[in-house]
Amino acid sequence: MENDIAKHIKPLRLGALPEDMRLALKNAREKRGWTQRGLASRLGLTQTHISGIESGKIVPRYDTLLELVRILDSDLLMVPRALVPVVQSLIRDHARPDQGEGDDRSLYADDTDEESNKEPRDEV
Amino acid sequence: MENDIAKHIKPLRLGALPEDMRLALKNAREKRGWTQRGLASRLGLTQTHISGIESGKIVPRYDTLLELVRILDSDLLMVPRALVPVVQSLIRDHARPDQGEGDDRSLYADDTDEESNKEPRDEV
DNA sequence: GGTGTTGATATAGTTTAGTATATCAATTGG
DNA sequence: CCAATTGATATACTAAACTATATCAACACC
Repeated sequence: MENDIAKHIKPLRLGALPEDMRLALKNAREKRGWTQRGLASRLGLTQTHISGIESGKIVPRYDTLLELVRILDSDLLMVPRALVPVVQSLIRDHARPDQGEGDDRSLYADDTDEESNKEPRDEV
Repeated sequence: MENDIAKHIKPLRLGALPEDMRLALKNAREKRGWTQRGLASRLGLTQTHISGIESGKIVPRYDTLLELVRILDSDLLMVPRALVPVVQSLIRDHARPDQGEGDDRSLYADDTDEESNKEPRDEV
């Protein structure tokens, strides 16, 4: 039987962004009425690339993800473990200030900031 | 003269982690009494690599940075812009609960969690 | 039906993260 | 003084992000 199970047993590295984050990115983009092509050109990236990131085919570099996240009006912060739950609560509250204040819902909360930033007149 | 100035004018991408973050990572590592080699072997990385990241020679992938940050008892969170200042304050307060509660100090606060995880007896 | 847009995917190429190994200056400690 | 440790750095290689281009199914909309 050759016992081929897990040939190298190495790729313990994600292989894709966590689904939560991917959805948050996608939602934030769509909420702004941007297409993958539109977002890509704003950042000087390719549609292929954005698609790969959103659909979990690749895991971007830190700088790439940071640009992505920032153009979508968020940021990437390094938070001490002890504070993570609190910060996550803050984020969820910010997203839907109506819902009950639980503690482990879906995370990342797709940024309901209600600002119609249409018009991709940016060009680079 | 050929006008060679800025051949492609392209590399608008960081080229290194923000210094704040690099220092935070380095401090967190040292606070634990770990060497670059120790940390590297815990993560299955190389000392060369860690050195490159800490000294700003390279910008890691998201997954790599996440592992790094996590083994140092922090996490990487996607935070809506509107919440960034609040979260940063929380982080600073957590780091030094004595200092005055200003709003724009040095950021990232090198995780003063006071846990002596010494013992780098890892070898490889 | 036809035209256009959107997101996914294929192929082929470039760039850079990441490996493996080794060396070296600056420490530190016996 | 010598030996060991630490962080940086050099070289050569591999893996994966990222580009450029093009195609295609699904969906709209006229």
